Amino acid sequence: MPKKDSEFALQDFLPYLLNQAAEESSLAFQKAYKNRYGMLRTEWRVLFHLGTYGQMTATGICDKARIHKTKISRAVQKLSERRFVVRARSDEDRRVEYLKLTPAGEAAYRDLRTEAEDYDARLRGQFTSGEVALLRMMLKRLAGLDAAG
Amino acid sequence: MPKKDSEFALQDFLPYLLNQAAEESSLAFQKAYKNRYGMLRTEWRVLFHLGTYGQMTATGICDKARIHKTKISRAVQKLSERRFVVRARSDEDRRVEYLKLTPAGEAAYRDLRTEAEDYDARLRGQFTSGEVALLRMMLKRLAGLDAAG
DNA sequence: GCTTGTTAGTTACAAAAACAACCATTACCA
DNA sequence: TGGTAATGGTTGTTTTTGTAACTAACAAGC
Repeated sequence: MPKKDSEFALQDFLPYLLNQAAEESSLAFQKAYKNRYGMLRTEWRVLFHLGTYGQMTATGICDKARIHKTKISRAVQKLSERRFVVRARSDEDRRVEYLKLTPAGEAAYRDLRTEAEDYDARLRGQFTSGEVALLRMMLKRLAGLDAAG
Repeated sequence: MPKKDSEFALQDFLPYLLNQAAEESSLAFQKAYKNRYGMLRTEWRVLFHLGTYGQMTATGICDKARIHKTKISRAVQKLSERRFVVRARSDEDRRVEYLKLTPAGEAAYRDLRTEAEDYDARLRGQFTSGEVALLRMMLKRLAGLDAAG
């Protein structure tokens, strides 16, 4: 009986497939924020968190977006230099800093959000809405975003 | 009529979700090749390509794995230093170099393949086999891996 | 056969990420 | 109330990546 050597299919290995799909879609969408605003991936993520959820702290974004705090710290620095974000120390706890978008930040957010919606619609267009719903459900579970998020 | 400001759901945006799921699953699987063999992501990818497809050239891996050639070049360097991979110049075309696993490389591959199979089975276990099939189909299409691969 | 172009792969340098150590402030608790 | 731990956030250093330029070998046109 031969060793079942060739049964493993790399192109069906979920972590591999997930990465290929993620990279492809990220690279395509990246053009929007990179070319038009010179932003990095972490920067648009911070921008979008503040844009969709309103005022947050850096730690809040860390938890929600699952990004390390040093990356957030530097992204906030950049966004604040560009006057897209303002920081305000809390009075109750002087360690924490509230972040929110400036009008310029809001404008950039709205612009990029339109891009995002268009791009997402294009991706979804390849499938039925039932398939998309299932895909989202599965991705959320794989990401561990079922309950918390 | 108010601006539909809050209709965009970041947590449903496909590139974002794909990245979250990809990162989560990659990080978990990473432990296997990182802790046990001190490998980087590109290195296990090269190892797995050579393990599952047999002898290949660097360019062949680039095309199949969609990784830039500089990354492949460095990964091959590392793997060859560790005696997991041997390189052999082609006689027909002295630019090309055939890569294949050494016995030690094969052993590492088989070991990590087992890990991969177990981990993949664990991921798949959260869903029905029909759901998994659909997920794979969708991810391949999103990755642009429909025809070529 | 000699310019021009292409392909396989490497190297050098700049940008970004990971990791650890670090303040400052607040919480715990004996 | 004073010492220890935990938390929010930043900074510094090392790895890893991205980008461009490079060498070497081949291919094609003329």
